[in-house]
Amino acid sequence: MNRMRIGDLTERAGVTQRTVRYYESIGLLPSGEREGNGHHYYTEETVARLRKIDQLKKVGLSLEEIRDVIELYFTDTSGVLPKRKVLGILRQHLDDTDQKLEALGQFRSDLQSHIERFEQWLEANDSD
Amino acid sequence: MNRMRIGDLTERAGVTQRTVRYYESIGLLPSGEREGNGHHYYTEETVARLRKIDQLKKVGLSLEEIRDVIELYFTDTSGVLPKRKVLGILRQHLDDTDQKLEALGQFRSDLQSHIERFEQWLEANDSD
DNA sequence: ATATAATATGACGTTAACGTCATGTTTGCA
DNA sequence: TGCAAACATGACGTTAACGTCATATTATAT
Repeated sequence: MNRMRIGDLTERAGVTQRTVRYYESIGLLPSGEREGNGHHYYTEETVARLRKIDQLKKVGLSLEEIRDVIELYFTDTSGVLPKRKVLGILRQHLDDTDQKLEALGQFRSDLQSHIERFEQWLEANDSD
Repeated sequence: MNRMRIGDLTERAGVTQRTVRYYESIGLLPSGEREGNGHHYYTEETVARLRKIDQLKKVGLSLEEIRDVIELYFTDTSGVLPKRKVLGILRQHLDDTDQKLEALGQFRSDLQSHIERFEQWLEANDSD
């Protein structure tokens, strides 16, 4: 299905219409083509874009940060982008990501040991 | 320095007074003991607690989620806590954490390949 | 040709996590 | 003792990322 309206788009992408319009309003999503009437039309790529945005949100990026990198996934970057600047941004993101990964790893191991402690306690005391 | 007022506390923990009072107001931080005057007094543990909260925020937890687990770091959990319930919460957090770790890992490798692509482009075209 | 459903646009509301005054009391130092 | 610096409390403001009407126009099924 290529060339859909906002109803199908949101259903397939798992977001609300409000979200789509909000993303368009902040320039995160290109606002779909409009026919003579006022309606917007979207494509498969829009669906993919919304899904990618969702993934990046789960990674902890803000919509503004996502705007920094989203184009990399959907445009032919061999084109016009100011390479050095983008490269700088990417390296910054890589740094941030490594920080987060470390913190998350630490948290995970903390969780693990807490869990084990509780499990052992419960094992030792079968009296609930 | 054990037994300080909010000024020293915030300086050592790297947060604002507003933050401390906000955390107290939502029950994330035990509000320091008060003398006859109205002033609150804090200890080294409060500093540690604030730092731990900051770490957990970086991991992407909300203050509410942090409230779920913060006690594990600072109280003798051999005590009164409803073990099975806490264990459930912890396991949920562990699951969430693993999800995040995977997403972050994916993002990191995406970043890597994008970066490499840009680097190679810049290498090939020394004409900026 | 209508009634119902889908879409567009605008405006106001909401939650989290604080920021920023304003005002009044307490403390610490000359 | 006087006075600036520190603290307490209350209230209103702010940003991100949408939610929730309200209203008007367009599309679609009968």
